[in-house]
Amino acid sequence: MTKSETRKPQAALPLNEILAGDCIEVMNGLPEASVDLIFADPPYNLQLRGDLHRPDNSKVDAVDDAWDQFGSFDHYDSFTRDWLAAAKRILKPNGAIWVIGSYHNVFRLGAELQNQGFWILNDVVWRKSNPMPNFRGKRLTNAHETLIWASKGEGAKYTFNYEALKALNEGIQMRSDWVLPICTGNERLKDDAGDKAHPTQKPESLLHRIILGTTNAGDVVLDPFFGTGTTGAVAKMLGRDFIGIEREEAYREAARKRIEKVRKFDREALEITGSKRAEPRIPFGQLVERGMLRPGEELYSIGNRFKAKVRADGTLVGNDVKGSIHQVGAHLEGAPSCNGWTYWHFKRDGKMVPIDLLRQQIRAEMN
Amino acid sequence: MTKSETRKPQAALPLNEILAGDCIEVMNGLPEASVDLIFADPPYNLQLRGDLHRPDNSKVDAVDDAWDQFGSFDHYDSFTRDWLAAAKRILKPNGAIWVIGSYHNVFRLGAELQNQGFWILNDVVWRKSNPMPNFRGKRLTNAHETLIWASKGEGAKYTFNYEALKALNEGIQMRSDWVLPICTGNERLKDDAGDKAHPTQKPESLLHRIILGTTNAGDVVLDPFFGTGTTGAVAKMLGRDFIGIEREEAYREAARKRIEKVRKFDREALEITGSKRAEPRIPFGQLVERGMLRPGEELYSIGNRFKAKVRADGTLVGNDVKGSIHQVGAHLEGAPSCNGWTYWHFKRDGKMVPIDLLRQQIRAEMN
DNA sequence: ACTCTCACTGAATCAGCGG
DNA sequence: GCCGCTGATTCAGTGAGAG
Repeated sequence: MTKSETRKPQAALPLNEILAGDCIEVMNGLPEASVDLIFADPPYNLQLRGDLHRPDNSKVDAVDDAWDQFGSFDHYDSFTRDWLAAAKRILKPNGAIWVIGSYHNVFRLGAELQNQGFWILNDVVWRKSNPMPNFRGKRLTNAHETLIWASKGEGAKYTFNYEALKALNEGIQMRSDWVLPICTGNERLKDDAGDKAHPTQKPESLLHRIILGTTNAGDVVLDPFFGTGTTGAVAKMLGRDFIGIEREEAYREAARKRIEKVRKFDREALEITGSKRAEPRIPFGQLVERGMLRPGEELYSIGNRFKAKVRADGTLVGNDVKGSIHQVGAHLEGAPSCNGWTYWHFKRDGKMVPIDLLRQQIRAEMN
Repeated sequence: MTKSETRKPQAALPLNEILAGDCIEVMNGLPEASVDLIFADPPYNLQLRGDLHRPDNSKVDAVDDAWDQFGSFDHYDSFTRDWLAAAKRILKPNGAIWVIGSYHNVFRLGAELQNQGFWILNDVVWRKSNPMPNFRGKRLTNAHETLIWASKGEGAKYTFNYEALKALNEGIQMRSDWVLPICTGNERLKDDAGDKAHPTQKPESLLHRIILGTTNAGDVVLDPFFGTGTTGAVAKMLGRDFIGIEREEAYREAARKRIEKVRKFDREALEITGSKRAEPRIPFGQLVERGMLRPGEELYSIGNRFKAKVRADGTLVGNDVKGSIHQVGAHLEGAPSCNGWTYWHFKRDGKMVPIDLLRQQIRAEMN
């Protein structure tokens, strides 16, 4: 993400509100390139049954049958095309989108994302730990839904908090299959009659993982099919701004009440494990300037197979090759590249210590 | 399946052979409505850009074969349209098709299946127990592939051996997510040079589940992208007839040799699917995502000597030390290691409760 | 025979900054 | 936008060979 993106004033953007109306029209009224993440749980609503098929299926002419299906898929495809185009317009260049669906609609969604130039980063399987069983025993238990994570285009710099998700998974990198329960119990919103307020309320755990992993604090998360506002509730908890769009007043009202009650986590709790890439760059020459390593001193490769001599300008010379710690290491190993910081070691009290330790000392002093 | 279908003589059908040539042309030469099941593992159209190296600098052996190169989505879609149409023609009215793909191509596959009037019965997720990691930490580990199971049309009477799959799953209804290892070890075919004979050989366990669950003994299973013949090998084991179609002579030859060695009802081979069940690993972060513990909440050590605060990414911070529940516990105790699950406690109704209790709740839900 | 270590591998759309 | 340099980055499993 570039600085100009985050700092651009967005007075016209209605933050932390639930907008009423059709999502395509509402999105078209928002400024372009203004949101960081879109999460969309569009309706399935294929309406293939009843209207389009005669009662006696076997007698329907095959061509007519195919035409009917084309017709109905066409309608859904055109709806998908329109809302995805509207979503793409309001997305920042380095923003991203998540969509969720089941086998009824997710193939249409994924194909249309690709057609519009979105670049798929992962498809993610939400593996439900407590799905509804298949009562008639005619198919496999439908125990998952599919999410697609895509950037605005190939080469875009999407946000991915790798280390935070790795931490969430106890130190092992997060996989594309997520085991999470469906939304039940106290989390499931009920209406005044005690019935579920929304038929497909998504669990907060799902949104927690998405928002934590693919946005930064302060980002704007938009949900064009807001429903009862899971996206807004989790965004608020995690210190992100949200924009919800929802047609039905009953859902908007339920979502408003729900989000009202949500408390933002405190600042320390929201601090996440960061990447080493974000740390300040320390040139190797600084270790020499500061006298942590003396010109002429010898460094030893990992495994002790090679050695090289430090020069006053912060380059190394080893085996008649001169260059940076990375270049000399790569050359000696015959490798395309080499991280000199972890490759080269110096001797202290007879032990081999990686030069990266000295860099860490400098970084610690800087804080 | 009707009796007339199974008993119709099919003299023209070349059973248990591997046919050479382009799969569309070959399928068009076969009699219509003549096969019971089609399993298709078409090219994925991966669109890889450059080389990829592991952290140890070794190069990843990527799928860069000519057969996986398509110029555009249009080109890929037209290829998909043609082979699916040819496949549909030779399928019996009550036959079914399985296709497999990754996010690169599976949305095109699924959409085109629907466009041609195939009726999707389930999408199935093959969750790999040992996928290749994401070496650069830029995305989620791509740990699954997607299969689609579809009948020839809505209302068709497909074959589904519900009880057999339930038995295979230790008495519990089979779900739409299958955890199976990728094809390695002795099962992976090697060429004379000792390299893998085919870049994308599928595991027999996957085909075992498909053929056992969705065909009857004596059925004809056709695979238009036969490769090194996993479909044929498993069909033979299970007493089904197969038809393979493959363009490359080297793959056909490897498949022929392989299938030659297979014996029908080889007990040992059938037991591949019976996998050992370990207790599922539950990362601490899941307790946070699921709202069982709130970011900012305090945990207390066993004996109440220390406390630490929960962060949104499932790490703890206590005494200025950040890290996993195990790391922070070990640091505070000055111990080399610590089981954070039994060490850390939260307060409920004034009592101290170990966080392990929450993990047990999650495990109970999963069974 | 058994254990331990090391090397290798798998359908992958896998970097970012400064000049 | 291009070029070149810096330096960040991996999980589960198999199998050969050493001890």
